[in-house]
Amino acid sequence: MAPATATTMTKMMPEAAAVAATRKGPWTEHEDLQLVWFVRLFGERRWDFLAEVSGLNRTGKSCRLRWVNYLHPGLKRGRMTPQEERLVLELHDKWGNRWSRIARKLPGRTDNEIKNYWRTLMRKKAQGRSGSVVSSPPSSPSSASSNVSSSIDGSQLDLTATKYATGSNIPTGNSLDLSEVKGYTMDQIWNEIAASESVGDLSFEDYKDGSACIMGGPMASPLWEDCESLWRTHTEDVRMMTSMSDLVDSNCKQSIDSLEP
DNA sequence: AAGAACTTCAACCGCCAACGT
DNA sequence: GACGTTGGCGGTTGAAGTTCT
Repeated sequence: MAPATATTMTKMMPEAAAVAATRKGPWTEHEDLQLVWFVRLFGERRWDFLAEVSGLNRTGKSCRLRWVNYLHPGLKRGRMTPQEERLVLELHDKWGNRWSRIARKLPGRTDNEIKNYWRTLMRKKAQGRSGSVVSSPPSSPSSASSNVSSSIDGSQLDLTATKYATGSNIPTGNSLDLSEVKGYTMDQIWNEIAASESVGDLSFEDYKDGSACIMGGPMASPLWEDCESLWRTHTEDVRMMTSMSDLVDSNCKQSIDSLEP
């Protein structure tokens, strides 16, 4: 169900919306935009509330995960650098599967990303392909012929990393494709949001580059301070914010429309 | 060209700790 | 102290993309 529909449902028949099945599966670019808007407004906390008022029909957990693993402006995209790979190995040696702890030592990388990397590495190891991604290249070129192998060979790594770095996502991941299919990237989405910014004093660029919202820390937004008291009157707040979600919804639509080729 | 095999990674689930009431 | 809620964490799954045959 599209978020707009969910929003409308919440307004028209709250009971039905309440019992409607929570949406699962891949996020649409529209949902992404909507989530970004609401995180922008309220900061990275109270995810259940945020999920409710945004009309996304997602769980708070799902919203948080999407934000942390994909939408957060501080995230790096693309393959890990050899330095990062080495660090992951070192830290895993030290701490074991404490992915979030390891992730804190790699700015811009998520625990999920590191976990996936490690899992891939271990699978390759189990198959006897490469003892260590960092210490030795794949034993058999044919077995690692994929351009996304774990080899530290610079040219192979650059092939994907540079594409991500330039904002031209390669179509590999599920959600990455959602924007790729449509012909625009998350960078473009962020730019569009910045361009259409009309709420609050904080520049969206400030937020995007992390100066207004440090990764892993609370959002130091003046707007948040203003809204702090609102959290305590949850029910009324939901009612008020639900109407706001309509406004955001139309803003999101405009952003998407302006991105259409 | 087509299908199989492989790889990547987003997203879900369950558990648990922290916090508030 | 008991209980409920929220959010964080680690494990796992499956869809989609890529490469191989």
